Amino acid sequence: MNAGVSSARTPVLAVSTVIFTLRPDASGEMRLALPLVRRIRAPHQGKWALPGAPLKSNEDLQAAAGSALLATTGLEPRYLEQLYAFGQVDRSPDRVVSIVYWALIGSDETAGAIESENVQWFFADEVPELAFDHNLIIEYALWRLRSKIEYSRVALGFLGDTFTLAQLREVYEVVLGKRLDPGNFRRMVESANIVEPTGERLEGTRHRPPQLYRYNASQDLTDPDPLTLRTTSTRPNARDLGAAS
Amino acid sequence: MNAGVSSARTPVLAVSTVIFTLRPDASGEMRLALPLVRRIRAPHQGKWALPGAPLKSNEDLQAAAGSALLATTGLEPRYLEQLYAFGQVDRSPDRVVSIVYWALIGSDETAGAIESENVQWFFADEVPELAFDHNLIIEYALWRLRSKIEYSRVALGFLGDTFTLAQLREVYEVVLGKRLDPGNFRRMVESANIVEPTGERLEGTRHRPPQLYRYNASQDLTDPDPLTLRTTSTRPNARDLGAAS
DNA sequence: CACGGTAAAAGTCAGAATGACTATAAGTGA
DNA sequence: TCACTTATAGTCATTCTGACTTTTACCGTG
Repeated sequence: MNAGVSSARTPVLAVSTVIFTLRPDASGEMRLALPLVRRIRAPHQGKWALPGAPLKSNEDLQAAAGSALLATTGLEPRYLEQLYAFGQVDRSPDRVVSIVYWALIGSDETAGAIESENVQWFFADEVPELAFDHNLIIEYALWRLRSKIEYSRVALGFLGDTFTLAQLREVYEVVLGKRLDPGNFRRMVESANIVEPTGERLEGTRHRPPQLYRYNASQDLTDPDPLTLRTTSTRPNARDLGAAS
Repeated sequence: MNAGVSSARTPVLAVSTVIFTLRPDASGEMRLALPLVRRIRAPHQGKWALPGAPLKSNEDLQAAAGSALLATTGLEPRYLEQLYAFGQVDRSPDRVVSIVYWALIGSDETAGAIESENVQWFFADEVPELAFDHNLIIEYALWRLRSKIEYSRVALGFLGDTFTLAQLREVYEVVLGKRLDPGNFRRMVESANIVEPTGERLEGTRHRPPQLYRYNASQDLTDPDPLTLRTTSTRPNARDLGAAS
């Protein structure tokens, strides 16, 4: 059961990516959106699906997800995190195990994105019926995003290098689907120490100019991918794995 | 790049499981422990490794993890959760992507476990140098266990059907590595409503007999595997996926 | 150049949750 | 009956949270 078996009988590996951004709808409201690509071959030919590709044997999982995403959508997020490995036997006519990543990207970073008849943005609550189990995957990615935004700094993935607290708050509001008190939000953000003021202010507003903030890289409390465990301060004992010591 | 390619060039899929239990050390202290199996073939022949097996094409991932675990260790946990998919190109001489599950099991449920020269229990903080990247995997599983025990009811995975609050507290103490105040712990557990008294008391203690508790199945607030999303009440909109509606 | 509108930023306050601690109850073995 | 042990209940000060008010600083308009 090891060598020379036809690859048809052995499970095939693919990688896909769910990548969210914030974009305004017709009425100007910001909403969660993600790109989908149309399948150009069977199975599920013509249906929309997540961007992805089969895994090549010389590529790391995350690199494969990133380059498949770039090739099909033109998007290049700074941050890509593993979501889940989907491997139900019946999720595809052939046996395909999909390792799915998820990412966030700022609205302005979607400028160079490919958009065509076969690559389009959909609002997260208006996703059509997709190929395979991709609707389920998106549901799960949304759940992860919503639960993770509360205890980590993923929200910054939607923003550029500098931003105002109002912009950061809007991200939370859109993701969580509820309004937040500006004062309490400020207090929370400041005590969590996840951002720091740049000293600059945003000009050209019709009112008092807000302070600009940037990501505070000094300590990162996000739960890490296991592959980055070795560099994270959250884990006290890096022990034998890799590095010196 | 699709049909008839030798399976040697295409990534191979395997499943492994990290399964923790609590067992007393020489001095009687409870400590986290997990079973490892000795590799009987190259690569890394003779080294200890996580129990696992190659994925068969007609098996779901979780079922594969469960049956590999049962076959090599004799253990059958009630609960098995996906941990992470490890797929670095250089983690093995051949290209192997491992989908790793993790589980907990009660001390008394480890009775029927296989133990031999090639299958043994190790304390979590005394794991030797393992094959492949399995040390890293265990580190990560430990991190997950510790962070998850605080906001979910995974602790119950270490216990039997009924238990006292002192036993439940001990699980927390061992996993978190610190002592907890009995009164405050009781208050926390009771307000969280995760367990309910059976009405029975544990007899034969040398002191006041403690109330026995059981798991309160009425509401489950654990974050779900995506595959169980459809049945979970945490997600409001089950939408199209599966089921009636 | 005062004025009204707007959002930033700071401050207030009551109730909930948390950690440290004390007191009492109910068993056992001696 | 007593000494001992742990279950269980209760207290109290501190911190955290959500709802709300006040003040500040800019804009555009008349």
